[in-house]
Amino acid sequence: MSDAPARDFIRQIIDNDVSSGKHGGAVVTRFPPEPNGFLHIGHAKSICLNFAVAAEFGGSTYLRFDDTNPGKESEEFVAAIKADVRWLGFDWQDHLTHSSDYFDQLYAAAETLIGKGVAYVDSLSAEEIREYRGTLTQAGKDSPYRDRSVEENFDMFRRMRAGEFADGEHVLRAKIDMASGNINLRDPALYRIRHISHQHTGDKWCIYPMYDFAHGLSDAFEGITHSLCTLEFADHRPLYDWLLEQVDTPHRPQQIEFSRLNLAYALTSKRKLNQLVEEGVVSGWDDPRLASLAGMRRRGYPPAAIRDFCQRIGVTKKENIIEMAVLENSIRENLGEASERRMAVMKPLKIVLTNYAADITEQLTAQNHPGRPELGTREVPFGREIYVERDDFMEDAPRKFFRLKPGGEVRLRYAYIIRCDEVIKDDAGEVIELRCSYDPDTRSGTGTSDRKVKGTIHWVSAEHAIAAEVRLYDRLFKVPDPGSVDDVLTALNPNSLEIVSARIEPALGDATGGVTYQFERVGYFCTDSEDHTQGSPVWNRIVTLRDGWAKIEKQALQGQ
RNA sequence: UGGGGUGUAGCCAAGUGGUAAGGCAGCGGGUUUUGAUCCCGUCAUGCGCAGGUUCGAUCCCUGCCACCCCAGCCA
Repeated sequence: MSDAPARDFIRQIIDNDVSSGKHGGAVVTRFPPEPNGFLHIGHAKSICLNFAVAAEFGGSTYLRFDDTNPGKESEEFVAAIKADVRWLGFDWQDHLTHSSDYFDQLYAAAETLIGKGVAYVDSLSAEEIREYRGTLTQAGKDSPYRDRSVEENFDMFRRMRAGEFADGEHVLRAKIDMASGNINLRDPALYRIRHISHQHTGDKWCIYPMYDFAHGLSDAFEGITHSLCTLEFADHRPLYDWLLEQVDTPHRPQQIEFSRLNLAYALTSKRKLNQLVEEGVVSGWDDPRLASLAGMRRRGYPPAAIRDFCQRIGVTKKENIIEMAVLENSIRENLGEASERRMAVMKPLKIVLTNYAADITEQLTAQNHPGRPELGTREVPFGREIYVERDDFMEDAPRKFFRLKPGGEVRLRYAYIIRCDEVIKDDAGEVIELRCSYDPDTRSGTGTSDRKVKGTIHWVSAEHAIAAEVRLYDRLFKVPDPGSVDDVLTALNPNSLEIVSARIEPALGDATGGVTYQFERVGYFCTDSEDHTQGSPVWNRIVTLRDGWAKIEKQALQGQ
């Protein structure tokens, strides 16, 4: 048989529904964001789940904006969310809707409920309603308005709609059970008065439906078969089902809850994310350090890697905190395959090759991708003066340090073996230059010597390299769960951004947005979508390469 | 003292009566002109705890414990 991956519990439910012919075998899902903020990695899990599941079963997915609370919501967010979903790689085709598309039907459903005597207009104040609701352990009590006649409820509700009352004066409530252990069933509010114009329906309405009322019915109107949401809505399911039953919708979607994604060292709380943006802690919603989709896009995370990540983490009902390493693994795997290699030096240290002619520039051949020869080669200029990484030189190096040290030899990637003859320092004792000699017989590919050295380092030609600003990002927070810290500002990692003046090889001079590169031995990079120009290049580090040396250093430290 | 949900390795996650998949991380080794990649090996006598049923229990039963969510006219 097949060795298909194990199916998560949602797919198992759908398997059964399809084979039993429920919903006529159809599968229709929806992703229902409220347009009041930007999407983040947590939403990506839901988007991937909803779109992938429907696609697997030949169904379709709605992108439905849950815009039932004007004032908190805006078109700006609608546009941003659409761009994010599209970027993630999903296509809702013509299934773009808004809860507000159904305001007429929703209103009619409310009247149906009133007519059946299972909804009433309450005239208690918000505070009174809260008091009447009871507590987690104490039953609530009935509102004195609970037994208004059907006629009076119709009259009141119509006058609410007509704008005869001020905000908060009345509210439409379902008549269920004020003593229920499930607080959502203690006569939940269905409609409230809001004299605010709506981004879509303008001033047509001054009453707006609540989430619980609008959501399930919208699902029913759209023919959603499986309404997938996060765990905190499990308590709402009895209400969801009650509403469909009472309105007697011809179509009955099924709500299924799964656990939301928590990513270690990342923030997925809309409120706190907003705080960082508004207080200027980050540059905006698209700050590359944020786990927002806009931030990850600007950072250079490939959407395919995010999709892969969402698939790897699975779907269950268990609370979880996924380690950043899982995401980084998906990113490196994608980028390692896709990205051409280049050389760039983050923190340049000058080297003069004392036995190399000053007026010569050699063109050396470098592979664009050692693992994919079909990607060809490029020429890299080489001369007497080059830059190497400061970290690739150590004056007092441990034995296992296979890079440059006084008197030591190292291979320059795609070039020659050099030996460090002299270390030049400034008055402060800082190393500012190395004098080295190269071995002409060791040129890559054509070398007549088959001499081997332990280490290979990257470099750029001092004369030809391009100066570039490179932004080295690290995790934004120093604690695994910034979402649970009262003041997120205290959890910030002070080193989440380091800006360096790098030197990059000339082949990178005409790099354009959207193309990722591996800077050999350093990491994966792309140009910044906002600030990069050819005249003054700005690059973002997407993710580092895995660092085996860091591990060795760590072990050495522990061994001491 | 209410209602709902969840407990399988450091982090995820299959398995749900026949003797613990897989991924990430870690550890050990090999290849390597990227200390990357790649390759090989290793990593739960154990499935929240305690009883019970059974030839046999992560799975069934009973009791307990821990953690998460719910008292918006937010979603």
